Amino acid sequence: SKLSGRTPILKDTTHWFLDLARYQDFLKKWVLEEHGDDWKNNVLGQCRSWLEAGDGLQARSMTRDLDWGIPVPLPNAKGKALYVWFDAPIGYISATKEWAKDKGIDWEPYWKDKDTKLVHFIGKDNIVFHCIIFPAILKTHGGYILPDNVPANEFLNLEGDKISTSRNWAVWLHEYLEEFPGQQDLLRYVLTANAPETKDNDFTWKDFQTRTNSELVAIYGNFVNRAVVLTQKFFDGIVPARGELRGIDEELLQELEGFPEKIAASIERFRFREAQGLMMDLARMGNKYLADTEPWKEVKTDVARTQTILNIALNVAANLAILSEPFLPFTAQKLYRTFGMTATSWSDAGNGNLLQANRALGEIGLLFMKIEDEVVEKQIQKLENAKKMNEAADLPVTPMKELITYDDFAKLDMRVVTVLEAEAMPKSKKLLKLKVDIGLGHRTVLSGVAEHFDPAFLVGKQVTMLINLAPRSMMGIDSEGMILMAADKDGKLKLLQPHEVTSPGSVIS
RNA sequence: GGCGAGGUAGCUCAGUUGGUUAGAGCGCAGGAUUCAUAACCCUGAGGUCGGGAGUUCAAAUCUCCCUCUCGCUACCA
Repeated sequence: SKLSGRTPILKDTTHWFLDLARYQDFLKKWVLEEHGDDWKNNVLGQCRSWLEAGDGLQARSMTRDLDWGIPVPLPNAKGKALYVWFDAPIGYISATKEWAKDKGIDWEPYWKDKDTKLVHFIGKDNIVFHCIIFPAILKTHGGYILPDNVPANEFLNLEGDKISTSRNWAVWLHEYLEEFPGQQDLLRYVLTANAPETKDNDFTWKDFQTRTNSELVAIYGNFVNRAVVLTQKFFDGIVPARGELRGIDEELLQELEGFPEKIAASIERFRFREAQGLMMDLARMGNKYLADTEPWKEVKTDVARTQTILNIALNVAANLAILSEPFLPFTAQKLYRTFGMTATSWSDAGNGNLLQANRALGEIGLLFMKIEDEVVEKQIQKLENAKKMNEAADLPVTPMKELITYDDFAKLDMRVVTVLEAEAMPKSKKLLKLKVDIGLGHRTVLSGVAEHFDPAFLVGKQVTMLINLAPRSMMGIDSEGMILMAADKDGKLKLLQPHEVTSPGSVIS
């Protein structure tokens, strides 16, 4: 054992097994045939390795000898707890019941109605439990629907290292919300953009900054801001009427029409990165439209044309609000307020006439604030601090020695001593020959610290020493005591010194 | 050890059943512009598609071997 250093002992025990072999045929058909086309590669691969390899599924123990966890609710099951992957998914059902009870609604359709789609969003390490074991349990019980899809993601790392809450290598949501008030959408955006949908990915604060500044601020925020600010400047914040359309207007409106379906299709396939990217493409098109039509120039010569341009730009922005709601819900709400849009739904999107003329726009602040370097550095520093704490905590713990009495301790005569001279021992890599003042006179000590300290560094230093250790001869010289040292986890030695200079011979007790 | 998923431009990723000079966003360089949080818009550079061998008229894509990363693991394949 890493903790106690003891050798494991073999014990007899009794356990309850889930006879997975009985479900082999059913699972094989259900997973590989019925979902062979719509489940992800990594998920199918993992299932195949269980279903098709060797003799197929084997009975698996569903209980453990533990004094914590969910007790096995059977007679003669004292000291037995349910295996976590037996009870955890059942917890999903319990949670649904609780949730439904609070809302005063019926929980059963959520788990039993054939039209309900059960989707497990999990990490790759949990694939087998959600695709093999839990479905086998549901099937055994009967009456429950099975997962419709299990779009397992790979892993998201943090600044190059595996995320770990116990090691505090994490971005804690409650801390994020305090340190980035009102900026929930930034984190949502970056996590979606970087989601490990096909392979492991890395969350870095630098990337968080780049995506915020050059995508959310520069593309999305900028476009919406331009459309609104231009309208405020030229038309007192009133949505202008649309006149005759030109080719460039019609092309934009026509492309807009296709967006809801494209984005929805990506979402349905659980390709959230792609879906979010499409949403951003609409913002890009908005920026390009303004650059191409140049309403700030047009207004000087053709006000009617300017009105048309801004009407369209505002309508694209209003559509963007709806289309971005799945990814940027807080931002979408802000835009709904600015545009005076109420009771919006996805099916409204694609319509180039969401905002009628003469409607007054509400105030719009900056949707996203730029993230400055200092902010990012502070977050990185925080993680580096966590890493240092971890390193300190990772000291291999030397097991405690057996108890001793005070009399045993009192036999040791430890003193603070002053190093008077120090020199390397000839022909020795490790030994230094020290002359020390122990208060009772001078002593010669051989100390195995030559690889850690320069002789000159030690001269004049006060250190701690066991002075009544029987003399021992090393390399022809008697060592009359032992200098005390602390060894860190790398075996590096540190001097033990009084916190301020004291008289040589001070007794340690 | 076994099995699974990955390895494509500096970074994050697309590449549908093998088919013209391998794509996108960000970053970088140059240009243009000034309505906008010096943001937007245009142009461009940059890749022997992890390495090797094979199949084919044709391979990022198919086959075999090797290698690196992550996950699962039941003395199983």
